[in-house]
Formats: sequence, C-alpha cells, structure tokens
Amino acid sequence: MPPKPKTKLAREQFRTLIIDNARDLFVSKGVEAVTMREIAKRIGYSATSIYLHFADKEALLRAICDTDFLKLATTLKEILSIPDPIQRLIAFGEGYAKFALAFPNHYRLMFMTPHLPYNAECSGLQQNNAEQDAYFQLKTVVQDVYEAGGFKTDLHDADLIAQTVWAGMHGVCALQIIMAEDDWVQWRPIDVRLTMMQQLLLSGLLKEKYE
Amino acid sequence: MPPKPKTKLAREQFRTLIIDNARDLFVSKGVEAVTMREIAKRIGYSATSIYLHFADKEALLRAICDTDFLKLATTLKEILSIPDPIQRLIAFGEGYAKFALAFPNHYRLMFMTPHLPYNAECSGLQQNNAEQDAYFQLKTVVQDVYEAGGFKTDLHDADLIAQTVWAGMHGVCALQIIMAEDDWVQWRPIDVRLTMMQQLLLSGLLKEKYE
DNA sequence: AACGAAAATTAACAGTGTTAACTTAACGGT
DNA sequence: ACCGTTAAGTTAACACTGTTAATTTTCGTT
Repeated sequence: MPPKPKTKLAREQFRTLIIDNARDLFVSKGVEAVTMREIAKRIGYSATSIYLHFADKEALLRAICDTDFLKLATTLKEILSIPDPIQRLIAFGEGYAKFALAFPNHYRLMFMTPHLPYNAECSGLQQNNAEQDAYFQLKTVVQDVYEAGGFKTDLHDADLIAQTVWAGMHGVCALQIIMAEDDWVQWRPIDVRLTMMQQLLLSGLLKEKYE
Repeated sequence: MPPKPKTKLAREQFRTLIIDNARDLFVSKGVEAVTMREIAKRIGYSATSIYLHFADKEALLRAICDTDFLKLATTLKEILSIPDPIQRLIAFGEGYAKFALAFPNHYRLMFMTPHLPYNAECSGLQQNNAEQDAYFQLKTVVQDVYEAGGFKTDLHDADLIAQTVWAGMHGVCALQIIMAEDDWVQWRPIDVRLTMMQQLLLSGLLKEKYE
C-alpha cells in the first residue's frame, strides 16, 4: 500500500530480498514447484511487484545463479593461496566437490538445469575475473601446474585439461545428487568415489614422480 | 468419437502410441514445455484419454524413461560381443557417450532430472539383467578387464571402478548437454573432451603395458 | 432391441505466469 | 500550499496448465 520513490540502494536491497527468498524456496522445493505468488507472499508483497525488478521467472532464476556463481568463486578463492601448484589443484577439486555436495540444490540450478546461455550484459559477473569466475580460477591453477612442469610432456592444452578435470568432478557430484537415493546401483561412499576420481585424473595427468 | 471395447493388445498399442509421441515432444521441447493437450492432439485424441492409461504426467514420464533405459541397454548390448575386454571397455564408454549425445533430452530425463527413486514393482525393468540393466553391463565389462589382469595391481573394487568410469563419461556428456551453448567457457570440441577423459581414466586404471 | 460396460469426450476447477488498468504516495516547481 | 508527474504497488484479468467429474458415444452380449 505505501509506494515510496526508492533510492538506488533500497531498490538493490529489495532485489536481494527477492533473490534470497526465492532461492530458499527453489532450493527446498524445486524451481517448478515454486510460484511467483508464493515468493511474493513470503516477503509480504504482491506477485506482480516481482516483475518490477525481474522480467520473468527465468530472469529471477538467472539472477540467483549469478549470486551463487559468485559465492562459489569466493569460496574457492582462498584455496588459490596454497603455495604448491599440485596441492592447489587437488584442494581446488576437493573444494569444488564440497560446495556441490553442501549445496546440492544450488548446484543443480547452476550446473544441471538448462537455462538461457550466459549473457555478458545482463549478468553482472565478470568473465576471466579471478574473484568471480571459478572456471578462470581452475584454468589458472591448471596453467600453474603446467608451468611448473607437473604434467606429462604430451599435454599442452590447459583449457582441455581444465575442462576434463571439471567434467570428472562434476560427474561424480552430479550422479550423487541425482541418484544417491536410488538403489538400482550399490553406490560406494561418495568420498571414496571422489578421491578415486581425483587419483585417476591426476595419475593420468601428472608426471610419475609427482603422483 | 469411436469408442470400442479394446483387446489387451490394442490397449498396449495405444499405450506405446502415447509414449512414443510424448517422448518426441518432450525430447524436442523439454518436459515442462509440453502439455498433455498437445500430446493428445498429436495422436488425435482428447487430453483426458491419456489419463485412462497413465495416472498423471509424472507416470507418463517414468514410463518413457523405462523404455529409454531399456533402449540404452539394448544399444550397448552388441558392444558386449567385442572379444578383447579392454577394447570392449573402450567401446562401451564410446557407445554410452554416443547415446547420451544423440538423445540429449532422453539422457536428461534419465540421468539429470530428479525423479522418484527406482521402484522394483512399478518399473518392469529387471535389475542385474544383462539385457536390461546398463549398469550391470558396465560392471561386467569392468569385471572382465579385472579378471584378464588389465588393471593396476592395487585396484580390486569393480563397482568402484565402474562407478568412477561412469561418472567420468557422465560428467563430460552432462556438461555438454547443459552448457554447450554457453560461451562463458571456451569449450574444446566434444569429441576431443571425450577421448581425453577416456584416455585419462584408462591411463589411471590400466597397467602401463596396455595403454 | 435393449442393456451394461468400456472408451472417449466435453465441462469445469483450481492454479500458473504474466499483462493491463488502476491506486496510492512522494517529490519538484510554482 | 497546491498541483501535476512519476514511480511503486495493487487488484483484475487473460490465456493456459494438469487434472477430475459428468456426460456422451459405441460396442458386444443377452
């Protein structure tokens, strides 16, 4: 009932109020099961007022993902200070998996749910920024190992290595998130599967003396 | 307009008619974007007639997944006839990825979309059946390599190896399906990523003389 | 020919995301 | 102190969704 011309800051606060509450609901009930009206009721506004800040439900979802991508990059950033490049790579993989399994529903939104491709203008996240881009962080860590001479001599494509390491860790986490409850497969403990994957990848990538 | 008391066979035919058309639509437009009315119109019936054969949309989806799991197992079965166990393992991974990328939306339904855990009664699929259970097939292939002495001497858990190989291939395919269009990452070609993953896994698993 | 049951249909319901039309409140200029 | 202008927020409404209830159509059997 009380419309006030809001300052830039108040607008931003309302935006994050929507984002935070929408995320809570999405994460606990799944995206499709949550209605705009439900989100609105939770913050004491009308459903249509959300549309004053987000074009549609998809845009809201993307905004949530954006903040979560940032959160992931922030979480992983401290790992970059580990001095030894190989230890850094190992810890990076562990940190990534830890994030995925600690926030499985965030992770599902970020990496397992189809949405419109990244759009530089409407995102707010900066690509190739070590503070905001977790893939860039990974690529840097891989590059460091390469420059330290850690990889086998026939490996030269840091992007390819990064993408493969990522895929390996993602595969373990994604199957865990989707199929952990399913007893069609007699799953080995998740931490065992994670270290197995990591050892396999490293033993394929690193020179023998580093294994 | 013409209702006839149907024989058991005609009922089954109608069921698969629904399944096949629903799958086509799900696969080309995504599950959420397809309506029951649309499926019905496509086969020339009214929306409600679908409910005479399936409890709801979720049940229809599950039925589709069931037939797709069977299709995957059938597709992979011929690979099992390759004589050399290691070549068999390699071809199995390739065949799996080929299926995933040829039918990305089937694959998404099967392995990337959360649904109720497998239920033995309502499924119709037989676990540990080499004709119907692709995971069982993979485990068998891994077991064969193990018994042929192909793996490194400290590897003894066939389930763990199978689950890790699966996760590796799944990771590459899943990221491809979800993020191929996204230019946040400068993706290497998908076939390069797949062979890279496979080589990495194999070089970590196999004795050196087999690489 | 008439009945009963199966098969299919139409009508309707409670919700959904979203848009249009309308209200309220705060500000700037006179 | 007043009056527009404008932004913020609301309610009403639309087209559509999955799904259920009520209704019609058709057929095999008596």
